[in-house]
Order: sequence, then C-alpha cells, then structure tokens
Amino acid sequence: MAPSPTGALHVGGVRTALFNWLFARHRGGEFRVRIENTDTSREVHGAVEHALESLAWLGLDWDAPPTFQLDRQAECAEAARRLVAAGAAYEDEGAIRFRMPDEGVTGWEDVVKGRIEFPNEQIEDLVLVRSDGRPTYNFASPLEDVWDEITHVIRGDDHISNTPKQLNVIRALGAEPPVYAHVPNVLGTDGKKLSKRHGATGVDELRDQGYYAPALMNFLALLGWAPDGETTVMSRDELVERFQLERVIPGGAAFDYQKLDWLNGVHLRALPAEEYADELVRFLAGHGEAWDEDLVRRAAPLVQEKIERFGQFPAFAGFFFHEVEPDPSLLDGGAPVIAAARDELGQVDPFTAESIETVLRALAERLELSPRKAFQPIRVAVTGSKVSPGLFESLELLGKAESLRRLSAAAALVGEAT
RNA sequence: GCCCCCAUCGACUAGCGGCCUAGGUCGCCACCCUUUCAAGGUGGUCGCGCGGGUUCGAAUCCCGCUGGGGGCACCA
Repeated sequence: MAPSPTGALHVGGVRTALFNWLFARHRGGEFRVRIENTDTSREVHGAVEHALESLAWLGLDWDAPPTFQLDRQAECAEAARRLVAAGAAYEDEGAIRFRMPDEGVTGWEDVVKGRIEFPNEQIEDLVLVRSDGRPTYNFASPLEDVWDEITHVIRGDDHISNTPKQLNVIRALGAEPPVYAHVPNVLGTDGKKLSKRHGATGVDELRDQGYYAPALMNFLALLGWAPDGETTVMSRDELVERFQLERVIPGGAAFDYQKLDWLNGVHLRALPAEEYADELVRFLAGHGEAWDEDLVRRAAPLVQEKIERFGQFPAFAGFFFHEVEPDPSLLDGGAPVIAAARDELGQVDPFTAESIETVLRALAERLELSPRKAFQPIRVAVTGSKVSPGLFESLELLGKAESLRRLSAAAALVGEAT
C-alpha cells in the first residue's frame, strides 16, 4: 500500500489497501506500507499519521515499519547515474530522463485485467530525477519495489498507464519486475468518480458515523470481489481465508451506502451483548457529552436490535441521559392514559419491564384502547419521541422515580395545552 | 486528439459454450408478526447496452459500435 501524504485516506484507497492486506494474509506474505512523499510541495501535515490511523482502525496491520520514498533519494540518484552511464538515460536541462524504446510494445500479464500492452511510441521519455535532485514517483517506485523485494503490486487502475514506464525502468536495471494487479476504482452512487457530494468518503468520516470496522471491511471487500455468488456476510477471518486476487472483478464498482448500513447492522446485531456494549462505549467516548458508562452499558441491549450505526445512539437513546421536551401535539388526546399510567406505575414494585408490561396492558384494556393507541402517548411522554427502544424496558432502565416524573410533567403539559 | 481499461437487475455480484425460461444479496413493493422503530418470516418487482459474426447451441468466444472510466507533468 503506497499512499501519498496529501490528505485523508479515501474509501477507494483503503479498499485497495484491503485487497493488498487480504492477499498478503491469505498467502502468508507481508503487507508493506510505503509513503510516497517525493512531491514535497503537496505534502499535507499530519497526513501520514492520519492515514496509518485509518488503516489501523480498519484492522489492516502492516508487517514492517512504513518506509518513506524520499529517504532513498541518494540511492535513486545513484541508480540514475548508472543508467546515464549505460546510455539508458540522459541529462535534460538539469533533470535526468529515461530513454524509452521507440518501437515495439511493453506489456504484462495483469492479475485482474489480463494481458495489457502499450505501444512504446506512446511512452514519453520519463523524468527520473528532477533538476533539484528529487526522484519522481515513476522512478522511485519501481526502484523501491525491486529493493524491497515486492512480489505483488496491487494498486488502483489509474496506475495502468504508469506501469509500462516502470516496467522499462526495472528491465533497464536488469531486475525482475513484480507481478502487477490493477484493481478498479470505487465509484460514487451515480457511477461517477467518488467525491464529497456522494456523502462521506473518508475512512475517518465513516468511523465517526458509527460504522463498525469489521462491517466496513466486509463491505469494502465485496466491492469488486466475491467468493461465490451466494456469500455476503463474512468475518475478517473468513475474508482472509477466502480472498483470491484472481477473482477481483475488472470493472468499477459503486459505493452503496444503503448496503453498507444494512451490513453494518448485521454485524452489530451478531455481536455478543458484552462486546456490543464495549464497542458502543468506545465509540461514544469520542462523541459529544460525557456519557455515563454504566448507563450506556445498560442501554446497549435495548438498542442493539434497533440501530444499525453507533452514530444513531444519541438521537435514539439520548433520553436516558437527559431531560426530554415532548412535542405537545404528539401527546394529543393522551392525557387520560398518561395520568392513569403515572398512577398505576406508582404502585408497581419491583419496577421491572415484566411487571410494567402487565400493568400497562391491563390499563389499556380497561380504557378500551389498543396497545398501539395506549402506549404511544406514554412513549412520547417518557422518551420525547414516537420512535424509541422497547417501552417497558425503557421505563425500567429509566427508573420508577424518573418515569413518574416525566409522566407527570407530560400530563401537566397536555393539561395546559387543552 | 492519442493511448489504455471496463460493460449481467436501480446497486454489489454468480456465471468462465449447453446445468440460465440468468442465481444470491442490498434497495423497492405487498403481506405476516408486532407497544413505536427495527429485526424476523413469506412472496413479488427488476437485468445479460447495440449490431454483426463463430457454433448444432452464446450472458459466456471474435469483430465493430455505443456508453462509462483512466492516462497523456521535473503530480502521485
């Protein structure tokens, strides 16, 4: 994986990294990270740390310390001198250019695209070393691939046209080229290049929205690859076990947020309650208010089946943590039920979901209201919303005193409104 | 303009000449379940870009077209 430190890691870039990682893990090889920082003018401060953090969060661990392309400036210059001496390169206005062949074709067997060939007359004499001494990407990259004994270069297919240049450089050096696999790029929902207007495209943004790393990994892996025609939900281990570079699709794939949401929900629901709570606590730690951990853990089971992203927690279960202000219009006509519920629940002891349910169902029956009709005003009074976790469990977790207080407040509110 | 890549439901894909009146998943629609929302269950909707070949037979092979994408820097 070879990011340039020019900004946050994009889902397209991380998908390419994922294919590299899956391939390496599947084959028992090494996954390497190289920072391509030869263009010092475009470097963004903190981008390296940011990118590495995104990779780590997703679970893509690397096997050797990341290397920095510019660190090999001296070796690159030396290689360039050798090429000049051999007549394979020449000086041009202070820079050093590579002499590309004029006839024939340069081609290779691409693992995902198949045979690709470029007419040599199409390939310009490449600048290897700039006039200020810094190597260019197309020179440093193939050199490092050779030096680091990179066996497989798996990168975005926007690099296809660079490949014949790099191939010629490697051959001029008398070295053996790596195997190339050009994977298609990730597109936006409209089939166009993925960009900001399609929504969140940075790995950190997705993380901020409460996506779960293994789910995102599962989703990204399915963008351009499938183990068969049936399997969709896979754990990290299953992905590693089943991944095959040869099965990567040559065509581009569109990023579908709806499917990501669904898959995220699938992964979250499958989590053991304890682990789900751990993840939720971890997510909330970096988001907004100081969430009471004990309360978060007790609320976790009530939301696990209900939300598909951790980011939905504050809106969905925030009422456990702070005061609510029900919209009076949502309580319309509910005054009698709310008052009755307050009175009846005041008698309930112990205040458990089970006993609460028994009492409220009896109440609904007595008032000749369908459960739906009877419970909705109570829900709104207590949670401030028409949508919430299970009512009885919510009341229990909220506690008797607080529940009664909210019911009283709502009753008063409706009384004043009418 | 030149070069390269790509092309199955709205989306992700299975398919690698007959098992395909094209399968799975998301989405969407309907119904069931139901205290809201979800989840779950059942059923349904929807596709091989076009035109030529090759072949007894083509989603699968070949050619052309069209449409998308990428590249043509002393960027990566």
